[in-house]
Amino acid sequence: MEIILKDKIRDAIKFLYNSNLTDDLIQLQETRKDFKGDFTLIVFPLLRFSKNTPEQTGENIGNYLVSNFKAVTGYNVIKGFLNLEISDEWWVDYFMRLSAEKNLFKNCQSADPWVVLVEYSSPNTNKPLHLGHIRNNLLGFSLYRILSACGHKVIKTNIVNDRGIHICKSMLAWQKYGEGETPQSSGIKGDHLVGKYYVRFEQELKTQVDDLISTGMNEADARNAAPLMQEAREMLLRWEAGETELVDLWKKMNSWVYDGFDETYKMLGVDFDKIYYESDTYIIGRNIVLSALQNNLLYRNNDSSIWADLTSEGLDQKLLLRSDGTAVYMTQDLGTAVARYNDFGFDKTIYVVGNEQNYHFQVLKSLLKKMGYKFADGLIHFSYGMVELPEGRMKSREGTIVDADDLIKEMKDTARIVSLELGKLSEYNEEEKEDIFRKIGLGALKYFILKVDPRKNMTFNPVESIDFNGNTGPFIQYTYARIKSVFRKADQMGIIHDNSVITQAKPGKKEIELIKLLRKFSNTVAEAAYGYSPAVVANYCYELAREYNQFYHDFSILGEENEALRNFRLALSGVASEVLASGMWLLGIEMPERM
RNA sequence: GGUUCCGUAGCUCAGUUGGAUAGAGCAACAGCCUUCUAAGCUGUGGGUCGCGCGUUCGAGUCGCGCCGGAAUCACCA
Repeated sequence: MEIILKDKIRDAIKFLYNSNLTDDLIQLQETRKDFKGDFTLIVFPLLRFSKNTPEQTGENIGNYLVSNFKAVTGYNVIKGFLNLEISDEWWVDYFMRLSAEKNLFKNCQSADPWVVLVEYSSPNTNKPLHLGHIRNNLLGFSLYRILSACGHKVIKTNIVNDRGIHICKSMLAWQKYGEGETPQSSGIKGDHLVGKYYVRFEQELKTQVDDLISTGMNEADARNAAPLMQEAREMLLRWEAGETELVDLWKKMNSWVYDGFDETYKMLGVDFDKIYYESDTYIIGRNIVLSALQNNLLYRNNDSSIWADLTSEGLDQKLLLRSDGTAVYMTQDLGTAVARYNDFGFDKTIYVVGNEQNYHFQVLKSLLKKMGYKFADGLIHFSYGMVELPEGRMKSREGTIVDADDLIKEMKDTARIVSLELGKLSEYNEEEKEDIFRKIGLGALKYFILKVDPRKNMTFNPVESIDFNGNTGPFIQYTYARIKSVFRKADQMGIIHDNSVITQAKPGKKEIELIKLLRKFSNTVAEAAYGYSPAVVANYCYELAREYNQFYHDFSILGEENEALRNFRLALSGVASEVLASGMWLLGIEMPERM
C-alpha cells in the first residue's frame, strides 16, 4: 500500500508543483489511533516545493489523491499532518491476500541471504548453568529463529570452555573428598555434582587462606601460596602435558557435565549444530599467534611472552601467549574464529556474549584484521546486559546465584499451581497437563527475559517475576488458546468457515484495527532481524494479543447473525492466532492449544 | 583516569528512519462471569522522559557539556 501511495503522492507533487520528489521526502506513517485516517503524510518536508502553508499544502495533496486514487476515500489536515483515509474494501481485500499467504515471513525475506554463524551459551564445565546463561541461551536461539525466518542460513554453535584452572579445581576436590561419588551413585545431576566439588574446593581453599592471613600474609599472596591452589596449578600443567590418568578423569567429569547441560538445554528448547571445545581451539590459536609473530605482526617481550600492539587503534597492548608459552582466553578465541571460518566460510558471525566482554571483542576484531583475516568485518558482538537481582548482582560467594534448573522447575510448579486453581484442565490426563504446565512455565520465563531490550541490564525478581497476567508469555498463550477454543466450538456447532463470503462483510473500526496490526507483523520481523532484537517481536506479540482480547470482548463471533461478518471475524481470529504463534516461535516459545 | 553502555510513572519495562496530547503491565481503587476460556475486559489516579545548552518547523529519540549508575581497562575465563 505504502508503495502505491508513495507513487501517487509523487504524481501529486509533480502535478501540483511541477517538482520531482525523492523517496526520503515522502514521510508516510500509520495514523495515530486518536486521529481519523489510516496513513499520515507529513507535509513539512514538502513545503519547499509548494511554497505555501502546511495546511494548504496538505489540502491540495489530499484533494488530488481523493480524486485520482480510488482507495483513498477521504482526508483531513491537522497542522502539518495529512491524514488519508483508505476504503474498507481495500483493507478487506488486503486481508484476503494476507490470510491466503502461508508464509507469514514472506515480506522480510532478505534479498541477499547470508551464511551466519551464531555462537551462544558458552558455558564453563565446572558448574551448572545459571540465570545469566538463560538470558544468553534464549537470546542466541531467538536470533537463530529470526535470522532463519528472514531467509538466512544460520549455524548455531556453542563454544565450551572445558580447559583451565577452574576445571582443575573441581577435579582436585573430587579426588580429595569425592570418595568416588558419581551422578549414578548419588542421583545428582552431573553438572551439579561437578559444581558441588568446585564449591568444596573454594571452601577448603578459604580455610587455608584464612590460616595464612592470620600469620600476617595479605589476601592475594595467601591465595597464591595456599597449598590447594598450588596443587591446582600443578594439575593444570600436568593436564597440558597430557598425563593419561588425569586426562581420563577430565574426560569423565566433563562427560557428567555435558549430560547435565544436555538436560537443561532440552528443557530450555535450545540446541546446536556444532559444538567447539577450547581444549581443541587453543592449539589452533597458539599456531596463529606464532605465525603472526614470524610475520612481525606481533612482538616478543624480554620474558618471551608474546604481545600485540594495538595502540594505533586506540586500544592497548594485549598479551597473546604467556611467558611459559601457555594460551590465554584471547588465544583461544582467535583459534575458534579461524576454525569456524574454515568450517563454514560465514558472511557474519554473531557472538552472543555479555557486555562485560565488550573490550575483549573489540580487541579480537582488530587483532583478526591486523592478521589479515578479511572475515573479521563480519564479526558482530551481540552484547547483552547483565541479569541482576533486586538486591544487586548475583554473587557466588554470597550464594545468590539463581540456578537454571531450579528456576525452570519453579516456573513449572507455579504454572501448575495457577492452572489447578483456575481448574480449566480437569478433562485432561496427567501427561497432557504436565505438557501444558511446562509450556506455560517456560513461556513465562522466556517471555520475561526476551521482552526487554537485550542491551540493557535487567532486574529479575524471583518472586514478582513469576506473573502470568499482563505483558507476559502466558497472556499471549492464553489469547492463542482462546482463539483455538473458538474454532473448536465452531466445529461443534457445525459452523462452516467460508472465506469466499468475506468480501461482502461490512467491517467495523475494530476489524480494520486488527488488520492493520496483522499487517505490521512482517515489517516487525524484518526490523527485528535488522536490529537483532527479539524484544521487538515480543512486544509486538503483546500488542496484538491485547488488541485481540479487546476485540474478543467487544464482539460476538459465533453468535454473529450476519454470515459474511461472522466468517470475517473467524478469519481474523485465525490469522491472529497464526501471527501470535509465529511471533512466539521466533522467541522459541511454544503455544498450548488450551490452558 | 581512559573506553563502552544505561538513566522514561512507586516497581518492571515499551516508545518505529526525529512527528501530533509519551504508552503498557504490576501495585492501589471502582465496576464486569445464566452468553464463544475472567490467565480476560472497562474505568480512576499516577510523568520536570536525570540536568542544561544546541541543531530543527518539530527532540524521550540527534550533537555537546554536566550529574548519577553499570561494565571493562589481568601472564582470569
